Amino acid sequence: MPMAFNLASDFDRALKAAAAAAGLEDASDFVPEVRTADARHGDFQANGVLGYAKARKLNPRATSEKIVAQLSGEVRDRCEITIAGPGFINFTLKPAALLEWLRTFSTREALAAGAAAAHAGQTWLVDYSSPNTAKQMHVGHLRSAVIGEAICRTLAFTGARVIRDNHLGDWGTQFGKLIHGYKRWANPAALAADPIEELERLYKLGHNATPDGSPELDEARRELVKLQNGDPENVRLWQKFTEESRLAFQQIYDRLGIRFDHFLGESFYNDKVDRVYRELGETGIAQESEGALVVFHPEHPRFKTQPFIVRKADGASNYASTDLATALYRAEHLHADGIVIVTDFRQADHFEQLFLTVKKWFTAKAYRVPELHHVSFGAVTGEDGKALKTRSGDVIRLKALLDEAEERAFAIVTEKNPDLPESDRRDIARIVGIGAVQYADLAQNRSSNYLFSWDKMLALEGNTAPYLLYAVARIHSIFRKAAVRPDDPAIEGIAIIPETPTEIALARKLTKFPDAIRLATESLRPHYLCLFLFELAGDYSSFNNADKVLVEDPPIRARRLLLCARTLLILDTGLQLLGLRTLTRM
RNA sequence: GCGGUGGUAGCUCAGCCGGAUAGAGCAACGGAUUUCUAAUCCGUCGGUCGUGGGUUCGAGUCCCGCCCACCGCGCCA
Repeated sequence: MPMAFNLASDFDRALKAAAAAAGLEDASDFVPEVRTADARHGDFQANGVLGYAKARKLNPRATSEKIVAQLSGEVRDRCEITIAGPGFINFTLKPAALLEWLRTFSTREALAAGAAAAHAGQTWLVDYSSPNTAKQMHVGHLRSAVIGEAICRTLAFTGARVIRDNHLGDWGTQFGKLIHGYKRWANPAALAADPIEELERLYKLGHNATPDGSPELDEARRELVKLQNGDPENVRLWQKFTEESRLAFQQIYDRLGIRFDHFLGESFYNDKVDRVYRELGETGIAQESEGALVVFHPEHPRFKTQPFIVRKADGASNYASTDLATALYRAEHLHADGIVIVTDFRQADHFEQLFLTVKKWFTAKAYRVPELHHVSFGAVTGEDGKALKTRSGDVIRLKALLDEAEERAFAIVTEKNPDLPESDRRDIARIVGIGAVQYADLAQNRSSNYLFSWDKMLALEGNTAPYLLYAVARIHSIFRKAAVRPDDPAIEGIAIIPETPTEIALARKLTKFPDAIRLATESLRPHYLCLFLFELAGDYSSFNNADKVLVEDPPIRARRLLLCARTLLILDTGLQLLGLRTLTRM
């Protein structure tokens, strides 16, 4: 029997089969609940017998013993199995089984093939980043971009075809104000030098010049109507705003390793909302209320009275209208089996209402209903818990944050490695600095608010990207010194089973990679992967400190090189899934 | 008022459908190394898990009440 990729699921299946073989009553209801265990109790632990036995008034220990007695020979050969406490079943992989797993999953392709079962044959669309055009991206835009990209990569790794869609905020009332400001105060020189900076300035001028109830606001609205009606001058301006914005955004995306498949912004759906109104009306899902078209959800405690406004009383579309049209387009034309939308938590109500409405609408029209997920994340706040500002009162620009990260990393590289040529030090600083920013965001559970501090974001020790990248660089260094490649088959040929405590701890950790991938993907929470990689790098560092790799004895040297090679493979793969780049020296 | 999210060590955070003695990083303190890169490793210190009840063999985790913080709730996105 071949070695399973995810050992936890493998033991889960084995226990279910053993329960049936043992003749347990309702054996099909027995859920083994295998999970990775505290290392003190072995590698994997099954808790399910306790609940099963309790419901049937059986002795849990005796039940566990009956099940374990029926476990297949392969499982018994691979593990030490013990029954502990009230009836936990503990599996501890034998060193020979560890070596077997490491030999089986020896390449990124092998790992990906093992992971691909989760989403094979499915198409997932991820809507993330989604900034407003004609404005700079600031730190508030970081989380969606970084978390969204990590989710795209983990979904792709687990077998999905992934469509990356940037749902730009490129339509709506703000463009009336921007055109108003542009036509009065545009500075051609500034526009040529730094277009987004100038457009943002003009938008602010336009906004301040058009207070509620003012004749200027009416004028801005007329500019918007002209744009919507195809006025050539305003359409040309709008196109210019969009192009300049996309060029500026791409500079940030390039630094973060992000490449979108589509930029289908709100404007794209402008002519697709009439169908939404018609179908929601004819199916009776939407109704007129106070002049607007709204959807109530009578079965929902809150949304039975809190309306989802689908069309404004003045007949214009809003966020809800275009999001409904967007959902339909993604299901109908992009054939999405799953849709993931990455925005901050303040929009949770909106998406809950949107998804309820989409499900009713698609069901009524017999459209296939995709799996819908709102991946929300907490706000970025300053030390005082309030929205983040610089001293001058402006929000911190994303570009400035990334620049600062690279500068700080450059100072450290220069201090550590003054002899490297400057261009090398710059390259290293780029990867370390940007990686630190990405990792700082990803390592935290996305639900909680994000407390921004330069020192935390740019920390270079502890649970940070540099710690992981450093482990990778040290492994490369060993292979350079040994003058072999990590994938050299000769290593595997003579490697013997791991023996020292640090070797075994490292090997055991490596076999837990599939479970980390599963957790991160199922919950759409990349921090589970970060946690695993940090622990793996820690186990590697301990091993690196305790066991010299390049010893004379060929089999010992080979087994340690094998551990180095697999640690490198999994760290590289995992960091790449998070959207980070790695280094061969630093 | 209704609802969402959160409250765990001095600080920043993990804790995976309830499971074994609650874990990291930073900070503080002590130790290892003239190395396969010390951006490292080992150790010490540090917590009535907001609070009061309840369910359970077992609760940081589930249920109910209360307190605190941030956020959302009819035409912004």
